[in-house]
Amino acid sequence: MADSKKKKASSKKSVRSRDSEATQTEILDAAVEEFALQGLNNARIETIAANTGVTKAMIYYYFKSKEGLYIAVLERGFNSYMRPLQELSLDNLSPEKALERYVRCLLANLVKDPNWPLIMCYEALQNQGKYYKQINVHSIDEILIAILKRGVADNSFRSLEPRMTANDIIGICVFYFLSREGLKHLFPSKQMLGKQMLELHIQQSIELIMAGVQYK
Amino acid sequence: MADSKKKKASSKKSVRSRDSEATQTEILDAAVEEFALQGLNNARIETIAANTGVTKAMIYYYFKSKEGLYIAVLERGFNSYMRPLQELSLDNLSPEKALERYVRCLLANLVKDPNWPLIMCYEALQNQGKYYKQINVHSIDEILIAILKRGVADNSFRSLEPRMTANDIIGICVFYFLSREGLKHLFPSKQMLGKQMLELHIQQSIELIMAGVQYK
DNA sequence: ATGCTAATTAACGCGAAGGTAAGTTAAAAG
DNA sequence: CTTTTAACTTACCTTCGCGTTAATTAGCAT
Repeated sequence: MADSKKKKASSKKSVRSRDSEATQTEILDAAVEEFALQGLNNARIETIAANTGVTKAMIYYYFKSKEGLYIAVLERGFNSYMRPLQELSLDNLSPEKALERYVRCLLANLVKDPNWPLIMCYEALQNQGKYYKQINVHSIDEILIAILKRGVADNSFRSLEPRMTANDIIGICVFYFLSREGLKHLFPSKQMLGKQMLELHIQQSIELIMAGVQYK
Repeated sequence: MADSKKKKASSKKSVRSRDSEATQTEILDAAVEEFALQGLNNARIETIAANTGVTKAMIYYYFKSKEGLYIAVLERGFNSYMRPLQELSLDNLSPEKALERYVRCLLANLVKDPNWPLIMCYEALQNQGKYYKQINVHSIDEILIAILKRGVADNSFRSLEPRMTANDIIGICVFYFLSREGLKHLFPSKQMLGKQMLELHIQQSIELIMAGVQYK
């Protein structure tokens, strides 16, 4: 159904206009924005089209349907989001070090793509994660849970429930991006996605999390 | 515009059907559900109507427009949500005690009305909080920030940034409800809004937060 | 240059959802 | 028992937004 990218390995040159690959990427980029702000149902493909300079029919030409486009967005996002986390080698680190590296990597991903958590949030709420399930294996937090379990087992961490705490930790990292509009009034004249605020968020999150999992 | 509840102090008896007050409440209740799941734009007033046994036109009769209904929902929700927090008297408690009581109260509110954070989240993301601003003063977290400031000042808490940490703390409490669909696969055969899971969430949140703000 | 096919557009059909208007019923007051 | 008015219903209008179809343009191979 969504098989429109397996052709064309020929034209290496930048052809400008009439470039299938570039057009698709452009559409995907605009779609991420729109889906992140609006969610699947409320996203308007005409808005996406308008934000690309490409006509609406092109989107259907390449992605078949709104659903198809959405799934393509999920697939691309998921890959760029999960890969760095999966590629961390944390097994020979202490639980503290492993946790900190994991969280830093998670935060780096969020900073790189602040729209992803919004999409995930909508996906869970409005679609009960059905598209998410469609595209792939399982969740972001297995690795994190494993770290927490190890830390509890060897007494590096206080006695906590690993699954719930993993969710809480992700919540700390993610909630900033969900509440970024509301945060403005607490930090007037700051840019929520600007470097300064993002670094404050990272630093404060790490401190809260690292203190939170350990004994007092 | 939305002034249809200041009349009728006469009929104390239950009149069943043809009861303006009851109908409005019924509509509001269904609206909360729908807005929480779908957000303002994607909410369907026909769905709300269907979930009440009341016709669509009644909603317009009482609330004038979809927007009017939405604002009514925000107003009612905000009151039942903020009041308990504002009525806490925390000034003569230690920062630790004050923080714990605040968080417990916040969590109790969330448990009582798990839809509220979803509505707030949509409101911030999709409407940039414009309706929220319309109805009222300011945010939930002023009190919390004050507690944190006090704790830092008297060295009960580690050196943390109060505003950001306040947001993180709220994030811990709230994120559970935002991710409740996704959490199911971590806790199969549990009811995310059931007593057992909610208590686990409360307990784990408190532990994480209290440990998180203090020195190791 | 001349087809051939991929990329792109313009125009429209159609259903769904917001909103309205005009009529109907029930309850309360005299 | 009649009048009045609030509560409620039915039927409709309109717009918006998804998806389609048929026609057009541009590159590419021979």
